[in-house]
Amino acid sequence: MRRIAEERFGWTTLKPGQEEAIEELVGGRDVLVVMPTGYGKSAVYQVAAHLLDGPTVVISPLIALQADQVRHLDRAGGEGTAVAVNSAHSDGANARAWESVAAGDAEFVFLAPEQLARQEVVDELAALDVGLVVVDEAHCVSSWGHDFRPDYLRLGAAIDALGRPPVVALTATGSAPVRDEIVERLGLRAPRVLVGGFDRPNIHLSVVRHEDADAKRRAVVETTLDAAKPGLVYVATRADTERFAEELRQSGLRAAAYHGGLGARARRDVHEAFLAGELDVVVATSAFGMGVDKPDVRFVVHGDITESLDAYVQEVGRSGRDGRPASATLHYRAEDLGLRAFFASGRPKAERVRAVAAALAAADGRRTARTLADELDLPTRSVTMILNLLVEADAATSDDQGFTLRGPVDPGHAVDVVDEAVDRRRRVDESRRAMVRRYAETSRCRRAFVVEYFGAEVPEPCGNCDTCDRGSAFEEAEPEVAGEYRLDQSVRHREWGDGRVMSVESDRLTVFFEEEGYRVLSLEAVREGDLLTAS
DNA sequence: CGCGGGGTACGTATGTACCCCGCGGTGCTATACT
Repeated sequence: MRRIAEERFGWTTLKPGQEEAIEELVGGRDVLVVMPTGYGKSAVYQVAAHLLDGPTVVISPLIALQADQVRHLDRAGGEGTAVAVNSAHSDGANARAWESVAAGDAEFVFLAPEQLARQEVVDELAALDVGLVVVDEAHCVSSWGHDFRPDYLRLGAAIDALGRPPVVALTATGSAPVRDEIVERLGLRAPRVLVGGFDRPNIHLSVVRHEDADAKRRAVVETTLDAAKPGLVYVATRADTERFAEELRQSGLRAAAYHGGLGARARRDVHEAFLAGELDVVVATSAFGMGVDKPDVRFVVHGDITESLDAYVQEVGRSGRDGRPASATLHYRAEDLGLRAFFASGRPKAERVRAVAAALAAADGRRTARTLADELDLPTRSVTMILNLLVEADAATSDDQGFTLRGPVDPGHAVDVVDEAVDRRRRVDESRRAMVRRYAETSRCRRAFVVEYFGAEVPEPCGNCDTCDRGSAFEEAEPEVAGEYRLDQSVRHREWGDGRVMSVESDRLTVFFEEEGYRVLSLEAVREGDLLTAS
């Protein structure tokens, strides 16, 4: 392992966690690696691939990123070590890529999850005797699977079709509920979970609260002008990226806007200019992120709050990768959570649910979302969402051929179970917003709050965040244990079922319940009502 | 859920208050056209 790391990649040492992960994979065990970008998650699969027979399949969400990874592997291992198969390449180029993998010339094949929905691709892979499956940015399984990029939900079945070689899931957002969903969706078998690297002491965390929207806008501009460059400004809407970028340009900064609505060419130009040091600031929506591996980002300013603390930590973590001081400032208004609520508020219309359930019941075999959408003349996106909710409610099953009902399902009943599934997911989404809201509003040490959220511990107060600067973090020393409850403990609530303790304060507990999401419980009420039992 | 734009009522100055409506994030792939 060490020889391959040094000879092929030039790494003389492996970091804590990397070595264990490689050993487990080579021993045939599934692994979930939860580490920030830049810590070296890729090294794990790159070294393990050379120790396992058969090619390595890397599932990665962004085609633009795949090209970078292929280039990197080719530099280390020689031209043709890695190939990518996707719609950006010609049929001929894709065919040659498959041939070179089959011939054993290429060790790595990069695919977007959508590729694994194609039967030809699964057939190609099944014939190859794949030695290792890598799911990069695995949190997308949880956050993008349900309707946005539904093929993420089918990765587990696709891995089954390959005969279940060892699987390594890589992610940088690892709160306990997200980890659990990754393990479940990918069907990981008793995986070794390796968490590390979330404590980023060089990033100074702060939150500025606002009541007035205009005052917040001005403050975002001022914070950005004052900060050491280069840096990132994250806002919630595309229009705001353009407005802020323009305003910053007029103040003399080299600033560019970035969002998903720009053309591929414009996006690449901004990305490359930022990496090359030709821009002081990129003002972006959440579209700008994966693949932004620039060591000297000095600040991240948020003009709007994110949908979750996971997303916030991910975006903030793009600063200070060189270990030198960096700053993260969140400009927070409680009202901004309304937009996040809107983004999470989709609910399929009852008549559509009825139509999909009826069509599925009448079908002679499996139906794909696309065929059903055509038959019923409904948007594919809406049909996909309904089908995934039926699966989530155990009323239907899906595989790479499509969807079938589990048994006779009355369309009226289908509406009810879909409604319940939506309610469940909404409670979880809502609780994720509540958690990032608590981060914004806490008077405790912010770094301790974040690190605890990821299931680790840090001696608090940290001395490098706004609450420490102000002193409020010192006022109440928060215990790691409250009575009989401790961090990360599994518990069971009378009404809300199984959950896990996410944070412990002197008078309250925050628990993540599988069915309800995050709940803050008064310790006194828990004791008096005997609400929680250890499980 | 909250914001901003456009229209209207009020009732007589050329503004102010209010209501209604539309809008808002993340990417892949196949296909048609230049």
